[in-house]
Amino acid sequence: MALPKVPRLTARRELILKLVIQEYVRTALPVASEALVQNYALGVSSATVRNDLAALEELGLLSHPHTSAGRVPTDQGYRYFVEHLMEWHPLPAEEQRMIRHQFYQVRTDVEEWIRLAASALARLSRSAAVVTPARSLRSRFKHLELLSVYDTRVLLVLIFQDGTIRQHMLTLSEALSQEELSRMAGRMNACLAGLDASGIAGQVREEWSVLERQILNLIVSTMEQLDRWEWEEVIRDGALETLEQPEFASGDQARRFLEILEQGRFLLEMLAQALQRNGVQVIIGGESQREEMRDYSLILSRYGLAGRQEGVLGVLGPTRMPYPRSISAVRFIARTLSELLEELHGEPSMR
Amino acid sequence: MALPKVPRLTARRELILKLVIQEYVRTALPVASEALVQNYALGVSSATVRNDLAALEELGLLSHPHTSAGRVPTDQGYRYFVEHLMEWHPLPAEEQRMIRHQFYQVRTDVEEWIRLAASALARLSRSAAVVTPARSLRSRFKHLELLSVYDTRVLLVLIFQDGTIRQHMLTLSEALSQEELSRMAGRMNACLAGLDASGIAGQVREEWSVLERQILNLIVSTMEQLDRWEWEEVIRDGALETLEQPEFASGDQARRFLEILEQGRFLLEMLAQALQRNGVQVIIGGESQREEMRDYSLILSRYGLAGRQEGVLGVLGPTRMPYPRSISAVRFIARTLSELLEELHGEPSMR
DNA sequence: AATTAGCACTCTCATAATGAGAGTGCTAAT
DNA sequence: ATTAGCACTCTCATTATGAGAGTGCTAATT
Repeated sequence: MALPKVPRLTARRELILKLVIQEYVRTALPVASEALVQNYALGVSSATVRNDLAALEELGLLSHPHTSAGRVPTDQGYRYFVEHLMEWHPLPAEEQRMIRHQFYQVRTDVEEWIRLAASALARLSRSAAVVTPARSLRSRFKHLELLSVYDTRVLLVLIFQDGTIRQHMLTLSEALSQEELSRMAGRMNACLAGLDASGIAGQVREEWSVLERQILNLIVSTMEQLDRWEWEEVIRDGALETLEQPEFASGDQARRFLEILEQGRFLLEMLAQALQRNGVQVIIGGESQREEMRDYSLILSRYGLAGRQEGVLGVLGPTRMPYPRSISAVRFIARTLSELLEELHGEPSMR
Repeated sequence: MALPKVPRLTARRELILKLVIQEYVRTALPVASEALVQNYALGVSSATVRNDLAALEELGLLSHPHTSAGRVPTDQGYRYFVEHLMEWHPLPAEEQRMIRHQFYQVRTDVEEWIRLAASALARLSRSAAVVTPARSLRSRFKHLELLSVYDTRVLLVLIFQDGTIRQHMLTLSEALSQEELSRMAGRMNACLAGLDASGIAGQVREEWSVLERQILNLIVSTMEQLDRWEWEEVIRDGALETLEQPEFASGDQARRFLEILEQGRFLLEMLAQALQRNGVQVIIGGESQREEMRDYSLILSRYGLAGRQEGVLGVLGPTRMPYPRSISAVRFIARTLSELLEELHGEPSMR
């Protein structure tokens, strides 16, 4: 972001940075110069490595918990790694096959897709996963149903073109038979099919009965709520496993993480933002300028059918996360979900 | 449970037990004899209180973290408190009014009821709340809808008598028009209304087309799944606030608590059990014989219309919880939800 | 100019020692 | 049955201590 641009490093320093990150991500322990020369055939002595480590620290890519500890990557260090050093490995074919098979097994249950996506994403990335349902930017009415429940109680079921379903319980001023309700529903369906919120609002005219106008208003407010993208039903998974990481040894840190994941507004804002962008986005620690995000990273991608039916998914974990793995996982699940939606609507999917 | 029955105590010892519990619940600190005589006009010296404390410990109602610490209630101590000493205060009228008003505001949105119930319960009890939707013991078919999506893709919407809605995406072998689909749905609705799973299974006969039989089978398996009461959508709230309690200072303890709340089978078993019983149940710490529950208590109640539409709700928190408050809260929310359901179906509600 | 050996220096962490304070349990008196 | 008095025990915070880890610097080497 507004950070000083780091110039390209020499090959050896890049290698050392990469190794420090690799080791640190694996062990959660500061990495010492001696440990690097012992574990990897660097061809130079630990003193030389120390000089390089000092230089990398000078550039702001590494830091020092205290004088006599090894090095730890900074946000900028991770950023450099993600931009320049990451080895690209897509998920193993076997793993891809397995996950596609799981989606195939729930192919009729669209609701289940996002749950499965969250679960797979959490397992693949070993971080907490977040998935929103895929919805259209502007919802369009598809169908309504009026079902008599008891006396004056009527269940109104609203179905929209993106598959979203909402239900409301109405209380009528006088009881109507199911036949009358069905006729009313039929009349309304004939007029409203394919309209958006403002289209339906424009329909609220004299020709409708009081009850029908009441229903129209309820539909309009439901659609307006949907179009506000309030993500009522963001699916999360993998929080518990993530809390096993050593960074969450204190209850306080665990709580702060869960706050971001489960109730903060920040995550929702980021999801909304990610909806506007192409490709996989990586936000590392404090880059988001949010104090509470300082120790966490977020990897997001939108998915779906451009303009028609879109959602966002991603993972949240400590900055010390396996970026290559997480990024591949987010990309793969986003593509898989997009393809599933494409099959549903016969349109080219995103990306 | 299988614990030795504790005989009734003298009045002063009951008072002292009650005060120890009160103080301990409030402060989370072991309670000393001196502290009791200072804060409450007991009319006796700390030495006498010490004798009583020792006696209560002898009976297994209190315990001692170490030689020179104050007393802490045991599970049995809390049990005695709940059975004999609890002062009964229903929720303040003002609080009741406010919560009823919140329910009134979402009166048309039945889905929202359980979310609101969980949120209110968590706030009232200051523990984590759990609410299952109210469902009938045996689901009955109400209505289905077949909506053409694209080419051979058809959205099947299933609505059951208890208001449960499920959707499936079908792929036909050849495209059908919406008119044909609607006629098919109409035929099926006419035959299936009010049937249970086995009733519909009995309908799978020659007179239906291949597609129709395929749909019938899907309905049957959906209903069988519902009737297995797998509580796919248990609503939880208040976990984060509960984690602020001092018992969750370490990440490990926080994780253990969340495991019980969010993913363990134990809680679901207890919910299923609570569905069979009347009134509010209180399970304190190790009483459940489950090692992982040793430090937590569970307060549960079923709610709904007996036999017709039932659910379970309750709270989970550390054994050091405000039992009177939590029990009142569970009872009140259960009654409120039951009354709402009663209004919906015109039947006497439970309890 | 880059690399390296050598070494002093700094900081952490585990362990132990210490003493104040909290609270009990017991004894003997009321 | 109650209580004053007091010895006793255990915790907890504080301090001291030393080993170990790892660096950073200097001067020598290639």
